[in-house]
Amino acid sequence: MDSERDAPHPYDPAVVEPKWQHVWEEQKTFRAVRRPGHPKMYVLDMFPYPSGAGLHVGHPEGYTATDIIARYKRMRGFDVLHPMGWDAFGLPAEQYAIKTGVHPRAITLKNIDNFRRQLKMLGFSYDWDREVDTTDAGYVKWTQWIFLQLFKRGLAFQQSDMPVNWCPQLGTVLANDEVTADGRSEVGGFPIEKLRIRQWSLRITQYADRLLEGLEGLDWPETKVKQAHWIGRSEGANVEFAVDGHAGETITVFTTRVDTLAGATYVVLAPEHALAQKICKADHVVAVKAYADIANAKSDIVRSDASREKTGVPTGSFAINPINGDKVPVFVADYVIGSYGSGAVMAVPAHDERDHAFALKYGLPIIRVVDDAKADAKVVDVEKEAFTDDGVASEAAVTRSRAPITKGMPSEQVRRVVTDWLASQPGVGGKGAGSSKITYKLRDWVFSRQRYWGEPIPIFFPVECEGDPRVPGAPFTIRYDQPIPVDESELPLVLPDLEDFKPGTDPAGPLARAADWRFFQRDGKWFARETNTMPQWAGSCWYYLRYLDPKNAVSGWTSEDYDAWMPVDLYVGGSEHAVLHLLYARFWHKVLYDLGLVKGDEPFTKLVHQGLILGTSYRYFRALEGDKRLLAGSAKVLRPTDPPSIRLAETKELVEELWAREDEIAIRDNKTFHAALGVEVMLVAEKMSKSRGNVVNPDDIVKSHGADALRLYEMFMGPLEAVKPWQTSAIEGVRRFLDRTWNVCTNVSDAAASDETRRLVHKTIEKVGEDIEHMRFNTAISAMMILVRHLGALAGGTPRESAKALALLVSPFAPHIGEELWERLGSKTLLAYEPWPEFDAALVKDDVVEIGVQVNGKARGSVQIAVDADEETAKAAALGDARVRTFTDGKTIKKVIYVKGRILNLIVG
RNA sequence: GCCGAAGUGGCGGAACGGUAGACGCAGCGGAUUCAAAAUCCGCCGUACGAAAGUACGUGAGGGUUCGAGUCCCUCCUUCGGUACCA
Repeated sequence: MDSERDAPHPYDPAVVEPKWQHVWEEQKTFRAVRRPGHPKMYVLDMFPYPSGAGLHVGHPEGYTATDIIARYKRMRGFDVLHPMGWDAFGLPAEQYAIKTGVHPRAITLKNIDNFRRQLKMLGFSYDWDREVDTTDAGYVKWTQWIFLQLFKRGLAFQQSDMPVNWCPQLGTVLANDEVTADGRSEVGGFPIEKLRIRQWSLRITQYADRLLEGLEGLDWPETKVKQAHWIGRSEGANVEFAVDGHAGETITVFTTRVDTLAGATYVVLAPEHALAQKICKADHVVAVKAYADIANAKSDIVRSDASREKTGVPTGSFAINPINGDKVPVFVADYVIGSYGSGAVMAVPAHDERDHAFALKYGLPIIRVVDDAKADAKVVDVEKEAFTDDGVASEAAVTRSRAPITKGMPSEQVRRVVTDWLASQPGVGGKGAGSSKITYKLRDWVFSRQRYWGEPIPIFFPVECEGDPRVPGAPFTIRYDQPIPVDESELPLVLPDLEDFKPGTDPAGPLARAADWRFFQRDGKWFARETNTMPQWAGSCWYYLRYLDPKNAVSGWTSEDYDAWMPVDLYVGGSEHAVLHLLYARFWHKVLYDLGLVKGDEPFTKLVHQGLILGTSYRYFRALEGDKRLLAGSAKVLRPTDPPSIRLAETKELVEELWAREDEIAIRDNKTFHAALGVEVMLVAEKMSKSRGNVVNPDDIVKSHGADALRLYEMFMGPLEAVKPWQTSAIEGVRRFLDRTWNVCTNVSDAAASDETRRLVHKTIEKVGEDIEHMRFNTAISAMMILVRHLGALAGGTPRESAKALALLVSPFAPHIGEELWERLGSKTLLAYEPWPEFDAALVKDDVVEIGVQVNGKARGSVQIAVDADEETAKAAALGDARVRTFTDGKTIKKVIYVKGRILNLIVG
């Protein structure tokens, strides 16, 4: 063996990285301690669900970003709280348990061990003493305790006959938020149907306004818009339509366009509306019933397809439009949703697209009551299409209305006038014929799951029975109408062990089978525990509070700790949680605030979503007909209804998609080819998936390139928030940077740095610091690359001071190599709390700069010039440039624009 | 349809309204080597040109400006979210 040839690489992350991880762990380097007089920083990651698959490359993206901030802020003298934990209740563990018979707890603990190992391998500076696990009894205790506070305030309540999203495959109810737009479960993608069962709900609607208003002060991205949209506040009016011939019955409709009331020519009820059957004329009952049955069988999803043709049936009854006394027909149609507003609408075909489509189909009158206020607008023919904008009251609006509307009155004003007038009218029951009303799209949060692996709901009920209800077959009745909270001293209420975790057919859930756990006797009476469990979101609603004092058995957190660390200063996680977790957590926090248990009413001051990391694969095709030859990859393919029948857009050829991996391709003449097959391929970036073979495993990358290289690469790929494709070849670049950094810092000299070197070091200090503050990690890394190139080119080694500065700068990004170099540069103490280097403002500012010279706005050269040179000097210097002169010679300079240190623009003519 | 984000070399991406393409990947050329790997140096938007250079160039079209990738208007495309919500 030739020892020189096989000489070990001087920088070996496999040695350096475990060494420092061990030191940090031994010394508890990152234990969060609050010192008086120091600023604080609470840097929070969205904690992961510990899946069996382990970390994917998306996790380290956000975690590295927060780690850079945490490490940087420590060096800046901040007390930093940077914790990690596990959101460990959830369906995957339970489903794995059902398949294998292994207890979900065992699976969960194993997965947590693997996640912890992987996170430690990446060198994140978490305070591991604060690790939390939402499934731990010491944690569940406080989740249940918060539930009891909600229950005592009337914010947790039961609904006995609630239409819920029932997923037969999962055997559970899902919240609206857990159902995808196309009517499938978010977990598993199974179809959902409507079922009416008893459910626990949380009254989040009571907080709708505050959840909306609270968004204003938050430093959050577009997520705020999404939450606002989800809450869906809309201002309008309820209007009472008396039913002709049914004394005392009124149909309440909700509208945001009460200004169009005079144009209402019919009324529509949702099929499930209570009055639909009641007011129906005898000869219409059968048809209405049949229509409602069909509509109920359709899922919300099918019903909510707006492009579907409008259908409906008449009830034969008429309602009276309060503004003019007109009798208008009442229909039942499934384009009206029972659960929004009042489940009934007034139909104004002239000014609403859905009503227009329906009116055309059933030949109902269309009456224009709003004219376009814009004089130059082309006039919309309301017989042909609806005019949906605000405008001014039309002639018909005046003549068809008893309310004091005048022609030309703006819609906004008409709404106020009509609402006031309706309120003054005697309505049914003397309450007025209408009033202003605010509705929300936000619904109460269905909070129970018919599942095993979740927090038991700490409630029990009296049981009516003869003898022992635990005896199989014994009759009993549970009085669900008399819920009793478990005494706080009895918390946590832990899950019983089960042999079989399957949901089964009993909507009470698998816990109903644990009879010894479910039923208990007190003072000779039998009681039954609630057998539903909480949804997965429960644990993540307050985990940021538990980190404050994770082992406290007496309270969930303390106000001292709250004052010390809260609110969360920076929260980083995926945008998929924009409306679910982030809305629920804000809701709980506001409840806790009202209870005086926390001080601020918003938990997360600044929020950042890291962008998705896509996998890279290369597409080509094989013809499925004829010679089955290989075809070049193309973006233009037709994907008709039938998935396998992909055709090329140009030739209409039937093809099969094939995928090459990054390591199988070669590049010639700026085109990508499959190296072995020679066929041209096209780069496609999409979500990593096993079927594409483009999944990247962090363990492999750490093995091949090191944790520091992985961290650095993920930060160098592009802006944190951007969606970015993974390219393994590009890691080589940051790995080379680390090698060079190593070489530069292990080849030092004690000679003083040159002026040029010192200037560059200080500029880099300034740039990297600013970029970290703004979370522009990619450009910070590029600045350090420039510095390393410069230092590497110096004859006689790197000045020691420059090398030390570099080690400090690189350390938040690549902490292992940072510590190692810091030690090798002669330090006896850890780098982690070393002060961030200060830059010298005088060195950062250049005396002489190169500025661009333009002639008539076009770049024609550049000149070296003192940074504060006056215009005359700059002009003279520019005219000293031969190339510039070729554009100015023989012409007069009519104007000079000079921006010091930036640009000189000569306008000639 | 509506809301949000974004369109810049072969690729990832840089650019306080001021010399577009920093930094990196890939590619090409060179040094080193017996050779290779690694490393180091150089080149690297398009067209014309031997070169100097000139023209063009940030999705399309218009506008504001001494000057526009950046600001304004219209449109196209992609991605994310969302929808009979009255």
